[in-house]
Amino acid sequence: MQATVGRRERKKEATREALIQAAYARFQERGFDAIPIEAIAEAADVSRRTFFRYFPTKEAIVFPRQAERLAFFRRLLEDAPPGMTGVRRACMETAEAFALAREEFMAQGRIIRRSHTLIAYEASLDVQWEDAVSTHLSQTMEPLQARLLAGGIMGLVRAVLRIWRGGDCREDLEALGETAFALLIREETS
Amino acid sequence: MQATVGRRERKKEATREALIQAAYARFQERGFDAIPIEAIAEAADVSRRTFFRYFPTKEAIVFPRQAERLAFFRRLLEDAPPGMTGVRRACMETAEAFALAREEFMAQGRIIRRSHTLIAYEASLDVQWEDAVSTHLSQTMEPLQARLLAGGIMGLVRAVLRIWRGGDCREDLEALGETAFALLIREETS
DNA sequence: TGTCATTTGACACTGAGTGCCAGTTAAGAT
DNA sequence: ATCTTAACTGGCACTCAGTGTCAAATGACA
Repeated sequence: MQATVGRRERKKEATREALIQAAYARFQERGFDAIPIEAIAEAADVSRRTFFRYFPTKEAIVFPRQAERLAFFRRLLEDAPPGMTGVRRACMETAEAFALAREEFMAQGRIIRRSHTLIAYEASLDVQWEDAVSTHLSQTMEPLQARLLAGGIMGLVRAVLRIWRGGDCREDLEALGETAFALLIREETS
Repeated sequence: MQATVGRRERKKEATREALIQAAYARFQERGFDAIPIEAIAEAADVSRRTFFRYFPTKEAIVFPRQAERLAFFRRLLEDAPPGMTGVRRACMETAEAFALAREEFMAQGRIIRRSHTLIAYEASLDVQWEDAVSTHLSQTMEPLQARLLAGGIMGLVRAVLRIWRGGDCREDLEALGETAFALLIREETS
């Protein structure tokens, strides 16, 4: 059933994973800014140059699942009903997935918190999520309204995640999400 | 009436202004990433080392009025009525001020748009504005609600400004602002 | 086994940001 | 006006992120 995966691809995956593990262990302990890429590459037994063949920047390795998560969210949106209702559902299902990866999420949070660079980088990633939401909403409302609403929603989502991480991810993420969505009105029915 | 301003302070101000002018002129023409600090410093007739005594990073010089604007917004919030009403008013008054500085705002936008680094940096600046809003709202509602609502509001504000800049700041910023705030509900009256 | 495409390491280079110190310049007192 | 002191500046050396280039190594496949 599984497509043949050659040694080459397996090694690449292994290297990638080794880099991530090495990076996370060191970032957790001494902070993102204190660890040079050289140290990570060495620990994963590759050259510094090779690091940059796996990750475009030092920041990127802190968000290794970013692409998959965004794709997952996009798929949820496609399968969801149009309008705010669908966005809400997709967000809540994503929240479920995040809650399952609680440990991973916390580790990431601890690293991000201590680095201005990472805080900025993370914020810039949100733009893509906001675009996805905006696109979905555009099906059932004016593009302007859709963009505004998407901005508001993502602002709420950011706040929810910050609060969740701030409390070491102990609170109920889905309850937080519900509270947040309760602050929004008006489901436009086109 | 004016406090005595010595030659030293005047020179500092002049150097700062020269750096900003030199930077903006070059960033506009060739983009943020293409201009090394060396070129800016040279144009302002100071050493590269001195540039960093005026701005902590290359990004910072693109937002030279950031501190003043935030302080201005904070003052507006203090003088405004509590709750959402006050936030709304402070935002709308800030929008007025931004509309007056239209040219400056557009120039900044053109520069930011083309640089991932700057997009990320700008996003990270918003956190302080969100904190200010959150603090204001905390006077009249639960801290959790306040943080969430502040997140939503700043999400809307970001979207408004992006849309405004996207249309080369030709649209009516205040009307956009009104539309945005119309998407929020529930003024909590403690 | 041999050929070919992919991956890697090594090296060199640009540019951001920082620490340090010595030289310059303005402020303020006598 | 001159001296002393504190602030500001330039120059240098250094670390580290990120990129281009090329030759060597390695897996895919016939």
